[in-house]
Amino acid sequence: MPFIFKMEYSEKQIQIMEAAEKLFAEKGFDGTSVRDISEEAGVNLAMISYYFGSKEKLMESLFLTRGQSITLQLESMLQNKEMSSLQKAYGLIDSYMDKIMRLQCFHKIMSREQMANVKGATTKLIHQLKKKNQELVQQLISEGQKKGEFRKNIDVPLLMATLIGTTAHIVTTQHYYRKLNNLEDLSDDEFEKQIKKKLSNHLKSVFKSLLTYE
Amino acid sequence: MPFIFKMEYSEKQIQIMEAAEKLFAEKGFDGTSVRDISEEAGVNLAMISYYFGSKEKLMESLFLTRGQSITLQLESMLQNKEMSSLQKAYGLIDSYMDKIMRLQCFHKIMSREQMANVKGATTKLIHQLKKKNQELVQQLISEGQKKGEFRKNIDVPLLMATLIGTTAHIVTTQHYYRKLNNLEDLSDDEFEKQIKKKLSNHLKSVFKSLLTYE
Amino acid sequence: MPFIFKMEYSEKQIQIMEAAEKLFAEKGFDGTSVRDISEEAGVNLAMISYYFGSKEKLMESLFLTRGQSITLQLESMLQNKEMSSLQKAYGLIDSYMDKIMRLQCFHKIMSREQMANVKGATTKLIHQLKKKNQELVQQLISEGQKKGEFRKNIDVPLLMATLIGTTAHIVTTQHYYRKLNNLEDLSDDEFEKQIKKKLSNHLKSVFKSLLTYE
Amino acid sequence: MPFIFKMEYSEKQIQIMEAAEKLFAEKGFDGTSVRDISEEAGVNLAMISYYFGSKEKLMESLFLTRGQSITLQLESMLQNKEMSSLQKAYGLIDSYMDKIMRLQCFHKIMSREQMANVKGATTKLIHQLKKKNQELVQQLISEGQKKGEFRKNIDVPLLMATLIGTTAHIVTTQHYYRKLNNLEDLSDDEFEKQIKKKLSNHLKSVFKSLLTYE
DNA sequence: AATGAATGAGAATTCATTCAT
DNA sequence: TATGAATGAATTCTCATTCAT
Repeated sequence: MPFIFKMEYSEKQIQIMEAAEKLFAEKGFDGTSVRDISEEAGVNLAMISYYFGSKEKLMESLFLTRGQSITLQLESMLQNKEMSSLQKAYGLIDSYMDKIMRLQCFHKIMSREQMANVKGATTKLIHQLKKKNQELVQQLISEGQKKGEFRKNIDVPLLMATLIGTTAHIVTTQHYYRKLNNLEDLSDDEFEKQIKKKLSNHLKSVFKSLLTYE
Repeated sequence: MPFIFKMEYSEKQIQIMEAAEKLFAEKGFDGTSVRDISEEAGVNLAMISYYFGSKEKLMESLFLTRGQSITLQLESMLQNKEMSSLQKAYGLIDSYMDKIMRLQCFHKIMSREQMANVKGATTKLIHQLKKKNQELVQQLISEGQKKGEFRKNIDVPLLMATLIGTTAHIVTTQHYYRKLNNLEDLSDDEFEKQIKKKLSNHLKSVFKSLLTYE
Repeated sequence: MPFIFKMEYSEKQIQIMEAAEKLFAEKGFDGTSVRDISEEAGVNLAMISYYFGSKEKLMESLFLTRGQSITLQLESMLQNKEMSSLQKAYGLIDSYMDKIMRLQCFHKIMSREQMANVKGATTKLIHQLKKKNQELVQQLISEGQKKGEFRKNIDVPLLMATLIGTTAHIVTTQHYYRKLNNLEDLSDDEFEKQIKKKLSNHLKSVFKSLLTYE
Repeated sequence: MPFIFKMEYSEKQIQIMEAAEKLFAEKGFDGTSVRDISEEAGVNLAMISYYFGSKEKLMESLFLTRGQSITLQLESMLQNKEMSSLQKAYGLIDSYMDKIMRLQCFHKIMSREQMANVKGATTKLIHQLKKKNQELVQQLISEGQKKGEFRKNIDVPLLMATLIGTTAHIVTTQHYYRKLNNLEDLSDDEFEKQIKKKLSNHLKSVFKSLLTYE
């Protein structure tokens, strides 16, 4: 039986996970049937249970795979002695936005999952992820404060809520954003490029005013 | 025929809508069965189809009812000659937060719906709502600019994304927020009071830096 | 929801249970699909889950209903002062055979279930039933011994195994019995009448030799 | 093509048949999946179809193999001039019990199969087996009658039903038997030894009274 | 000879809705 | 108006078997 704990995925399995990711993002977990997934992935219906055991376990596999790549990897940056703390904060913004933009679908799925307040298979993973990220950002902020670059009274959770919430809102509602701002003719790539730049500048400006003395 | 166009709802209907609101928020539209709703509402299973026609029409009714109360009502404030534009912006923040906090469930539902990029029954309503709100805020900003209070280069959509996204993120992930920041012992009301105050100050500070010259 | 604990069954429910009883007896629990049952009962497929919750719960309901009527009701006979102990033993034989013949299908189901040595939903009920019956028979035997009618060294479990096993063997393999003894032309009723008489005499003869001094 | 007609079985095939025998006995044919068998046997899933063609053909192979060894081999005993007919009847009892005890699993399978009154692959084999056995026993009884040892009015089928039914009942319900008679602490072997002795004496006593004049 | 991968058919169950009253 | 009963369609998952190697 090919049920997987930690292993390389076969091409078929990756096809399935990518199809699932897309559909879960669009229609939600419950709104997506395994038949939908099998059709989107171009594989036999039974393969999904065969490979992943169940629809829920497929979701878990997805979370385990994507969850790893979405964690913030600030360690190296944090140890960089050349960068100012503000530069590092800017790095955080760009790094975070990069990840979200690249993993838009998975991000949508996670956003949905976060709303459920009954504990599901993903709850624990999301918690770990959030905790890890908050600690890293806290470290960054503390360093800036120690160096005298940053203000003393900084609410890290709210700071992160602003970073994550604003980005998430743009990403998850981009369809409306484009329609409302007459950007429907832009290609997806072009739009992404533009919005990334604007949003990056916007958030940097916000961060600067929240973190520094001037 | 009891299908409703625009009409007062009976007590039973309100019970159903409230039950649906709660469950849709928690588990999503597809994750909630009409049986779940009938049980939560304490009404007969067949009543839901009987009163609302279908599960989808129930969702629409919910949107029509709650959607109205969630639109920003800034008109009177905009015409107030006594308030500075910044004060009005602050009013906007508090007003928006008030609505979200009071209608948390419905807000979650809307957040979920916004992610779906296939057009559903709610798409149009959400679009109208967003459009209306953006226009009102644009008006507020333009007035501030005309009066010289506000900067010239203000990106209204991004400003709103910050307001909405940050608030939404706090509201939809409050469970994790509390766990991560050791606030699990607080009562829901107490937590809401605290977070509202903190978030209000936070957003006002952000808005001030984004909007004004100093 | 019409899930039942102890309640009168509707006509539909009885239809379903009777169809299930017949098919479980013929083809076994796993060899019978709910579709088979729905077709045999002439009801909609979904009705079975609707009424009984699941195929397994249907089996349980069947056991609870039939299990009651298959318990030996010897109480009144045991208290009869007019009958000799041997007469009572004969009464036991006829009473047991009556029940088995009348509930042949259920008896087959129980025979199958008894073979499974993993504990299922029916295990407990079967145990209780067997215990109760063994106690009653023990009582009957002890009484005969006290009165000096019966031998001292009587192995009650083996005695019952002979009664039950022999009857069960005839009932469950009657198809082969008839074929092997050229009784295929007899009507079911006629065959049952004949075999009941023969078996009754046979068992009475066996019991007499095992129980009494002569 | 590795499908077998009459042939020695390889080690793998024997593993499979033994696993199947155990599981069919416990859970029935339909309650056992080929995956269950492959796991129990420790062989590849596909090997079962590969070696036996299908699950059903595996069952047939099992019957052909085990069926041979379960037939009563009374021929030599019948020709023995030294033994009394009663001794031969006693020999029959011990011989039958030996076989059943040694092939408990297969016996359970056969018991289940006998209940099905739709003709399956095993029906014919079972019929032949039963016919052969009945003839042999009839011969034994007739001989005893001719010699004046046995009564005239002996119902051979009922006699066999008593032998087979009683033994089968003990074997197939031994789990309950032990629980009901506080023999759960005995090892399987010890229990088997005890029950065999007791049952043998019991049946011999019954046979004696049924067959002889005193 | 042996097997991992794959699959169509069918399993049980749940679903939203409708019917009969 | 209100509801218990009923149902067709769709759900997820498992099954025995076969294919490609």
